[in-house]
Amino acid sequence: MPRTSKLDAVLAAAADLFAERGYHATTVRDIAERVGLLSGSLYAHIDSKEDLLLRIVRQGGQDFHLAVEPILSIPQPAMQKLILALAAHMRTVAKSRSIATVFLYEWRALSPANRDQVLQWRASYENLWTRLLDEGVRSGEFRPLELSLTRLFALTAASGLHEWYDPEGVLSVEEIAAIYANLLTEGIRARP
Amino acid sequence: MPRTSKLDAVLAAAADLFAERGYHATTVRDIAERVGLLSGSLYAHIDSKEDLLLRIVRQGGQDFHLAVEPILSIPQPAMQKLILALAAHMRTVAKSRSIATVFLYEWRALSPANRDQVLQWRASYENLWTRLLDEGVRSGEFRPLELSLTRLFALTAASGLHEWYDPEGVLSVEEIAAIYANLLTEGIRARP
DNA sequence: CCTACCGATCGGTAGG
DNA sequence: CCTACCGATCGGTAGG
Repeated sequence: MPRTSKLDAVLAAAADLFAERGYHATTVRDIAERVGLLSGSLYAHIDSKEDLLLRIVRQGGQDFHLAVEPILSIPQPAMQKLILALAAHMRTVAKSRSIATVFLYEWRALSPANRDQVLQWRASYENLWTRLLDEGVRSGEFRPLELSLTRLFALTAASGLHEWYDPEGVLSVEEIAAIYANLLTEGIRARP
Repeated sequence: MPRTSKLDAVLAAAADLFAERGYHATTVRDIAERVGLLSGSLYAHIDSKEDLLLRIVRQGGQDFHLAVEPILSIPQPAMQKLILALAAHMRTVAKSRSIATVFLYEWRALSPANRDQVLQWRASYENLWTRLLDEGVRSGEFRPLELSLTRLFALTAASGLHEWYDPEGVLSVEEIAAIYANLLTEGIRARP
C-alpha cells in the first residue's frame, strides 16, 4: 500500500512544469507524459487543468503557514522569532521550490473566484508577519516601523530566493537565511 | 507628424496585456483588439508575437540601465548614491509598471536564444549594483558585505514594488523608496 | 489594413 | 488507462 498515489505524482509533475514554464505554457499532454500517461487518462485523477493549479497553490499556502505559524507562540523575544520565521520561510521555498513558485506567482492564472480564495490565504499568511513585526515594535526591540511596508520589504526579499536558489550552490539555505536576517535587522551601514 | 506610431501603440498594449495576464495567456487577437485592428493586420507592424515580447523586454532593460547608470559616476558618497539608485530603480518600476513587470518576469517566455540575450542585459544591470555596493564597502561606509547576496536582497525587495504599487495609493514612490532605503541601510533593530 | 483562411494544437470527453 | 476523437482557438499568411 504505497503512500504516493498517482495523483501525487501528477501534482508533483504539474508543479515542476508550472514553475518552470508557467501555467499557460504547460499543456495537459506535457504533464501526462511526465507521469507516463496519455492526456485523456489524466482526467481519471483530476477535474481540470485549473483544478491542478488550485491544488498546488493550496498546498503552497499550507506549507508556508505550517512552517511559520508555530513560531509566533514560542516564548522568545520578537527579534529571535523574526529570525526563526525568516529561516522557516526560506527553508520552505528551498525545500518545495516548485510549489513555492506556483504559490508565489502562478496563482495569477486562476479564474477570478479561485484567485479571490488564494488572496485570502495570502492575506492570512502575511498577517502572521505583520503580527510578528508589531510585537517587536511594541516591545521596543524594533524601531517604530511602517508595518505593511516592512512586511513587504522582508517577505519580498526572502521569497525572491525561489528565483535563484541552487541546492548545489556553495551556501546552504540556513546560511543564506542567516545573512538575510542580519541584513534585515542590522542594515548595511557600517557602525563604529 | 505624430511621434507615436502605430507600433508604439501596439507595444504599449502588448506590455499591458503581458504584464496583466502573462505572455502565454495573451493572444495576438487581444493585442490587435486593443489598438483597433484585426489580428492579421498586426503583422504589418511586427514579425511575430515573440518579437513583441523581446522589444518590450529590451525597452525595460534600457529603462533601468538609463535610470541607474548615471548615478554611479556622480561625486557623492556611496551611501548617497545607493539611496539615489534605489529611488531611481523604484521610480522606473512605478512609471513603467507594465514594461518593468515584463522585464522582471515575463522574459522567461522567450525562446532560449533570446533568453540568453536578456540574461546578459540583466547581468549588466546587476553589475551596476554590485559595483555600487563594493564602493561603499571599500570606503568603509558599508559593513563588509557578501556582495551578491546583498545585491539580490536589495534589488528583489525594490523590484517587488511592481506587484503592489498603486499610483492612487497614500504613499508616493518617493516616500516608499525613502522608507525602503532606510530599512536597507539601518535595519529594523531599535538602537539606543 | 481587411478578407478569408490555414495547419497545429489546445483542454477535455465518450466508450470501452 | 487507452483509443479515438471533438469543437475551439491559437499564431500566422496570401492576396488584395
